[in-house]
Amino acid sequence: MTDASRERAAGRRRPRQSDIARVAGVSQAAVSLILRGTPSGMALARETRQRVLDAAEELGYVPDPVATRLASARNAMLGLYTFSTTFPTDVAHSYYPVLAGVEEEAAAQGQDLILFTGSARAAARAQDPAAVRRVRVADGCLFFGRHVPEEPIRRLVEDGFPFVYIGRRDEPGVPYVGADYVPASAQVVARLVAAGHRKIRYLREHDQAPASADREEGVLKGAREAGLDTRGLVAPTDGADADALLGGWLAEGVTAVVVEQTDTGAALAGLGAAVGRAGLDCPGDLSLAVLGAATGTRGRAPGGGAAFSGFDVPMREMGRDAVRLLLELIAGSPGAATRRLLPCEPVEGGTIAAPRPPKKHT
Amino acid sequence: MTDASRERAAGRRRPRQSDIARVAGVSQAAVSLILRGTPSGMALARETRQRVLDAAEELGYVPDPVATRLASARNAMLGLYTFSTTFPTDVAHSYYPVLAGVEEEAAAQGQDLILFTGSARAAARAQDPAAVRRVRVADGCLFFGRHVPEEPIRRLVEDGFPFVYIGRRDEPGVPYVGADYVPASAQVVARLVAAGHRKIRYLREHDQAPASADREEGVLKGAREAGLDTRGLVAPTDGADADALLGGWLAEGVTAVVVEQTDTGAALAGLGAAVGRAGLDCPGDLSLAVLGAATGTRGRAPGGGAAFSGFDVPMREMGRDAVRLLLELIAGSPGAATRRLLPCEPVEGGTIAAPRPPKKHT
DNA sequence: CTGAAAGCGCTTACAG
DNA sequence: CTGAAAGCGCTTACAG
Repeated sequence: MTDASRERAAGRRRPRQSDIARVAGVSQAAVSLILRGTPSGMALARETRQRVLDAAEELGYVPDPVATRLASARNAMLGLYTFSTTFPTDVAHSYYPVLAGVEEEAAAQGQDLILFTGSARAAARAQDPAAVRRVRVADGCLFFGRHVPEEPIRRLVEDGFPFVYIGRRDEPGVPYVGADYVPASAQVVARLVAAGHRKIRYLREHDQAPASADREEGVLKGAREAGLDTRGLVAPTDGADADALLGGWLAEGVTAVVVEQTDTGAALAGLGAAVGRAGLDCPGDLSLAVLGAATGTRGRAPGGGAAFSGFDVPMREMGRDAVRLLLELIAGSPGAATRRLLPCEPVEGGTIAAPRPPKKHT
Repeated sequence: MTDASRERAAGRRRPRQSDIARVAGVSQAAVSLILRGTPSGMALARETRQRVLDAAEELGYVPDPVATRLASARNAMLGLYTFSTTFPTDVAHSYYPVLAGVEEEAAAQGQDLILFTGSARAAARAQDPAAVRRVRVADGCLFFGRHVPEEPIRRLVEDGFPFVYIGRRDEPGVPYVGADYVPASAQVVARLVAAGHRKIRYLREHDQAPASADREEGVLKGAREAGLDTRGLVAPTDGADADALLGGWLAEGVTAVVVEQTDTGAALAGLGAAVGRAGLDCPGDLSLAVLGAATGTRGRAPGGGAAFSGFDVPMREMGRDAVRLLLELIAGSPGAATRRLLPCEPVEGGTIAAPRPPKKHT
């Protein structure tokens, strides 16, 4: 029976550096040096090195990340904290592609991920600062969600803890990777105008968030650039008043509606249902465009098979890029800008057509 | 200027317990006791307590979670290690519901999650034992995936590290939460027989895994119980030879096909395409049943809107239950069995109908 | 080239 | 009822 196997058989305690040291007959500090592959560790006697490496292997040594972190402040773990519901039953939710992108890039960079759970609940109860505080076990953290408690974050900034938002933020100095909604939204309006629409409405949720503000700004920009009247263009909804809104618009001669897609999906769902109940054909009777469905999880137009026209939010790529930026921040060397906006891919879809000619001409 | 505010102004260093101790004129250990609200802390002199609490408040003290965890030897983190591709682009993949269930229960139990990334890749390269070993940073770990390297796992067992498989395992003594495929599969056959089918085929992938073995066992059991001939019943496929298989079956008078759904989905995809190319109506010309789509991510029959008949795998519930079991293991008190099989919910679907009567009767 | 020591910030027995 | 000490597992100067 070797020393090492005796160690292992002795108990369920995890092997630590001092165990390796005893087995290999060196000091614990030497073990640390050798295992970490530091210059001074590399310089140790070849034979000693090998003895330590062998002992570590035999004991099944794995460094304790908590101890490592306390002593050195690095553990190759990135946090992911979300203020939305983390795993909604609805698979089409935008969280999945983000998580996929984050996981993909983290894996590529040799980082593990700590998923901070119950974030949505924690945010609900008075923005409990302790909830956000625990992200500090990781080297850095990614934040995601439309609504973010400000105070705990401010604290993180103060302490110089590295973090990145997924999604644009207004707070100055806060690093983020977001989607470039303004030009993408303006371009959607331009497409409708190009198809012949002049009477357009933009349906958004009451809910305030940078993503919503940017989309609205883009829609207004597009409308102004096309010389459209922007009065009454923007209509906030909670989704429940869609029938009334739609009825009013049809009476006014509105031929196209642009809707924002959020994580609740309330506006789009409400409008879709209203269009269905009104017995309207889309895009025959009404053109529809959606601002920001997640790639690969696009919805379908009411009553039909057509995918919505509009643009995609590059969720997956945002996740990937956020990981890259976070690692730069952790390393202390942000290469490019620390506030980035990624372009949104236009989606052709099948819900935009030329407006029906006025009845008198028929 | 108070002592505390001087401290705060001094630098950006986070205040720690010793700072509070100095300001309040007590020992650092006393600060710990009082701040944690332990019984002995509560017993301290009222006035002393208040001084400490005030100092902590004024300094803006926030406990360092890393140090806390090092000192208390528990980190309230559960690992999740998967041997499948973690986040396939195909959202319908079975990983998502599992992760959702795990996250849900972990949050409910106040545990965070460590996602070990790049697992699929690590498994590919010679079952690198170091890859699996790093799960020990967590208090315990969940494993998921059809194919699992045995050696690293054996090591975990030896060391008494708490872990749970999501999915049934053959290795004795290994705790798992799986799906009860045998009775569910037998019942699918029974339903086909009840609908009038006598000539049935079971299409499975070549790939070996407990889940596949169990489904086949169930299908054979169901067939025997119905008095069907089991010769030629089971047909392994890689998905590419589906046309030939299907053609042969039709010539033989087969009226129903049962397919297994795996994480690759090769068998089902192959058959679906073949049915489409043959111009068959489902279930008019051929009844179809699928063994094990994940809840909420059911596929659709070829060329139609009907959901597949068969059963659902309770992925989400498996994830939840695995977390519960793991926590019991960590606490050292497994309440119920450590090897559990959860029932699969039958799915009515729309791809089973009575077989078409033989032509001569038409 | 190698080993002994101090320290990261906290918790937890254990003496007074 | 209170305080001084040891220790969690590691890293990092700093002496030999």
